[in-house]
Amino acid sequence: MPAIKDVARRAGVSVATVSRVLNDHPSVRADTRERVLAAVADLGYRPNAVARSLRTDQTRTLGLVISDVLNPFFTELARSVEDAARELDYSVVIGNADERPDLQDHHVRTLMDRRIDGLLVSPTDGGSPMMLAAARAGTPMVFVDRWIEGEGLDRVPVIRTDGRGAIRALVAHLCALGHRRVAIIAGPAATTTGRERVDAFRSALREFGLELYEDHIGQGDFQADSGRRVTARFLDLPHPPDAIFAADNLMALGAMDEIRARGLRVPADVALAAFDDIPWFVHTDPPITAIAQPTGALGRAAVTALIDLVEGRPAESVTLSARLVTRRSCGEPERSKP
Amino acid sequence: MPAIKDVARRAGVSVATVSRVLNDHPSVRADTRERVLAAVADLGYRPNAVARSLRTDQTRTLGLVISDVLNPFFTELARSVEDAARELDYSVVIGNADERPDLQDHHVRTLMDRRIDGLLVSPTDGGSPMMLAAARAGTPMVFVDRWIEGEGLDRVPVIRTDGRGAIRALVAHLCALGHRRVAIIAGPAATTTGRERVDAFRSALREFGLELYEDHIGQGDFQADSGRRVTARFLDLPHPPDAIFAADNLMALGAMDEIRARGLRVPADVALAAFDDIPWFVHTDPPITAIAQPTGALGRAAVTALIDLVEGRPAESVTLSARLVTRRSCGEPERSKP
DNA sequence: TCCTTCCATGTAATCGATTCCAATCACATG
DNA sequence: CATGTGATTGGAATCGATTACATGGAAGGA
Repeated sequence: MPAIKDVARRAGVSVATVSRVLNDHPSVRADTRERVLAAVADLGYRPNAVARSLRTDQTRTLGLVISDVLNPFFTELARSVEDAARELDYSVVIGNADERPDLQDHHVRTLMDRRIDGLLVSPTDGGSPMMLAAARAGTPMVFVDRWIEGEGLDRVPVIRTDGRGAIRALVAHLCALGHRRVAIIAGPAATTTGRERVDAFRSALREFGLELYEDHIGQGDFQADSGRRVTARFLDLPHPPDAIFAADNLMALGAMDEIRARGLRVPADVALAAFDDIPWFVHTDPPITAIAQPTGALGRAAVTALIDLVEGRPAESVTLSARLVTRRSCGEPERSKP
Repeated sequence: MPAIKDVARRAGVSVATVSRVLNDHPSVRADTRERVLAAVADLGYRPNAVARSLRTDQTRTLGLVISDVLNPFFTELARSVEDAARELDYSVVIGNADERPDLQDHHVRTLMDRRIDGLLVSPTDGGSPMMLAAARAGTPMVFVDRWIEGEGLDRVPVIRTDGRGAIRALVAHLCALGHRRVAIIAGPAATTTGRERVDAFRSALREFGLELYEDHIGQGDFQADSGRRVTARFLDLPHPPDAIFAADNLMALGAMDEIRARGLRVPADVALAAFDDIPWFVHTDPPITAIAQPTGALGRAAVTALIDLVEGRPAESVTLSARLVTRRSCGEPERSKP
């Protein structure tokens, strides 16, 4: 693989001149530029990004640590982040934490070792040591979707979706359809989205004169298996719930598995709704009512904020809103239309 | 961020000694090692991977260029690749080509610029110039799932799934259920999996005395929209097919969208089957019969082969087999069980 | 014609590691 | 006591770029 000095030799100039041509420095004579460019083309030379990064102390790379790649919400987020970053000539390196704090720490460490310019995180747990260290050390950092609190973290912008409005709409929908004993499969209490969704659900229920009983709050971990387990516990209760709200789409999948395994029907026996909409929800049996996040906008806003930080501009937190997409998993749709 | 010389200064040794401690070189006195390690801990020092890579000419990073992150098959593949690589202390950088040759080229270029140690590709089109150049330049490279032919590419191992057996089983299944006018939504002809699935389907049909008519072969591009379009064309035919086989799961999703939009029913009006099984297929209406690939094994085998190449060992191609998972989208299941 | 100024280019330091080679020292051997 | 051996350690080159500073020559003004 040719290096800059090979190009220099072939073009009969010094490496400095080659470097200037490569970086569009103005003071290079036109014919010299031509000669260098010709040499570059002849050799198929490409600048070594590793060497360049060492010298300039920037990698034009962003790290994205997400909780679970298999969750379509995060895949979509990753995709929009990559698209937005590419527009601005940045690359993205994804680390999949698989909802495991140790893996999250591993990825943050690896990314920091690689000297990425900025870090986009959707934190899994309360306080990964590496992440705190990175934030304190002044690494440009932005939280997406979820965030954590802690000292040194108050200056980290949070790009997220507020689900309260949509959750309230969902509760209204459930009430209108006659559901009274509603339950929630919550995310880990260590995550903000985990807690927030339970809180919003509880407040909305109260507003409608309903209560969220302790044994109708199941602890999940945002993965399918936990949805199955929690649903099993709900259905074994002396008075099982007549509606279940899963705090993410994978737990909803698990819930469906369990409901189906018991020969029960959605929504006749138990209604089901999920946070995070995905294309497949249109085609499940029945189509699942879900709360949709503006994933593309979320990813774009996150990249904008992070790159602002990286390039020394101030960045602010952004909160977008989710919206309810009504389908048939909570009961027949309102008879508003014929 | 402290550098090796800061550690050296604090420990009262030279950078050479620090480097030796960091790389477990045997000839360092125990107490010196302790002092260095203490300094490392005090400063929270982490070696700069960029500098190390420049010097050693290896990044311990693998590139993975996939056709479409939003396709659950590839997400799962990416995940298993990352897991396998991490076991062996390698990182993975994913490039999403989105089924676009230009993006594929962009990612291969970026990864090569970053001097990754090896490249794992599931090629989108026939012959990306950067990819050919990389292969010819001797970059360790392995194809997963799909592959391309071309000079310089014959030494590149291919880790893939052979779908012929499973496709034959699918055709048998369709025949047994009385379907005669079967159609296929094919992948791009430029991809091997695109062509192979059509060929295997055609041969299997012939074996069962059926024919695959030209207008029952729809050109898709492995994305949902094309599934919709092709299905629309099928259903507009004077004699529409009574069974549709989608060459991947996203096109199956598109097909379902279109079928449902027309108020038709699966499988009563038209049967549906897909290549690539995903968790959601259990819960669609009806559950979709699909051909499942051993994704985890595929990813692991690919990483093993690539790292063998990277570390100078020979590597061989691997072919695994897919299997048919019968559900209800082609008709009622065989009455083998009560 | 001589000096100033500017343009184009080269020289060399630098980024943070790794590693070859040389130097030092303690100790053992003859 | 002189010399050889092996264990530790340091000095300095190196990887491939970028960039401050120096240099040489041409052009312009007095």
